[in-house]
Amino acid sequence: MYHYDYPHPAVTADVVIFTIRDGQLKLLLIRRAAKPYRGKWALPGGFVQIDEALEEAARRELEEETGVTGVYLEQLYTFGDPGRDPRERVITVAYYALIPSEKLQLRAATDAEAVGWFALNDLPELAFDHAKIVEKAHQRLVAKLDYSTLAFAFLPKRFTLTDVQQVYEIIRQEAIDKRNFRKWILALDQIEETEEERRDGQHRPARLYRVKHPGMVAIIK
Amino acid sequence: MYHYDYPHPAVTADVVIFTIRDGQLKLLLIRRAAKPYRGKWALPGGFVQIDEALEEAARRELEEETGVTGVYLEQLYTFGDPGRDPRERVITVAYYALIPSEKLQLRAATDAEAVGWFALNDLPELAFDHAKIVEKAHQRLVAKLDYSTLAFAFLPKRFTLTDVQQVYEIIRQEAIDKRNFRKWILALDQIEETEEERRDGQHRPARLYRVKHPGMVAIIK
DNA sequence: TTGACATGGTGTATGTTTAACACTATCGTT
DNA sequence: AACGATAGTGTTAAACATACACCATGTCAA
Repeated sequence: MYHYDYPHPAVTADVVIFTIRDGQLKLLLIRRAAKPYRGKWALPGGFVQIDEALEEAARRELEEETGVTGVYLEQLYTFGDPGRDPRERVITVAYYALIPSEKLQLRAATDAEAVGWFALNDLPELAFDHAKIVEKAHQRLVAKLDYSTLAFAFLPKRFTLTDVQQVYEIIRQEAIDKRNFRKWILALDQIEETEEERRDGQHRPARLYRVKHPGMVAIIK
Repeated sequence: MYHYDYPHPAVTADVVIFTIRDGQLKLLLIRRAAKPYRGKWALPGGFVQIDEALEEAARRELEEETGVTGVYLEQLYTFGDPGRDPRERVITVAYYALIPSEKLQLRAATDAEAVGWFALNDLPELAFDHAKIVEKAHQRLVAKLDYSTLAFAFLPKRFTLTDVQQVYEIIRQEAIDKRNFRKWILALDQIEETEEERRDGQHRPARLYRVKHPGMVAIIK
């Protein structure tokens, strides 16, 4: 039992986990087994431990649900309206993470919870104010695509220029001219050719590229 | 006395209050009268009440220290490293506010605390991790100047084009070409001429402008 | 009254960036 | 050897950004 002279809110870390799969931007949701909003889908998240940094808590949740480590994770926004959780005052520090599709192999859910990837334009009804959180994460992602090298966080170590272009097209939801895109992405000076190429299907093999500074997200022009 | 089954952190809202004064970007600090970091300067802030929204808490702190209402206020980031406050685990949701210099008339400090405006490049040593918070707020302000109409939040209802230019120059810390600036700022289509002009000093009077959508911060190109 | 001072206000020319657009290359398969 | 499929490449025009200098209009003092 812990006691305080004045009331304290609970603080949780929730994570919007994005990946690109089947040509769509998707995010991870968990079906709630417990009391409020039982049966509804919600963002992965949990209480911040009393001696745990906020980002640490977010990474812990991320790893518990996906098994992945070392991916891009950024604080998004803090949601704390009174009444957003019917049990007690809960303030949630929301994060968003970007996972390259290669790393995906959903860990077997611990508590027999249902876990699933949902396309952004086909989300189920969400628990709490999680729809608001998802919307904000999506806005941030789209905005940051324009002025940073965030997109590379969705790609494996080696990738083709077409792979990169598809990431941009899927997130922006619009077609991009191939020649202009290649000129632009190479001019950023953030990726470089490798000696390898990828051959698949009955067509000319594609040159593979790698990012020059893996793990870094640079701010561009 | 309030009881919980597991430990809860305290949550505060701190505000970085910016204004432009004497040709400098300045922010408001309070000299701590109480125990940890006594005598050091700190950001205005305080505990989020249990039934109070986060932004509400930030506005309350802002008004308590400056007396101003209705100014630009935006959530900045949440800082929650364990140990950032020696007393207990304190998570702070930081906001930043922009105040037009006209509105300034520092309210007489309630607890005989010392309150003061400091230029960003001449800050005293700060309590807690407030230097980190200030740095992040400054970065956000500089960045947002480029892609939003934030700058108008520093200006009074009526202002000259030179006034606007000075806001940009002071925040960016660089001179801007007058003709190019005027073409650019007018092309944004966010301000309009009034019939009034301002006469001061022995020179041609300047035309006064107003923002078309007061209180709105637009995202630009 | 006129000249000096101080800030307000304006346009053009050049370089840079972005946008539109279509064909050849290379591989695998039949 | 021809076909299907994706890889890869350059030029032109339009829009935008940058550099740059002088006249306008008020006040004040001689």
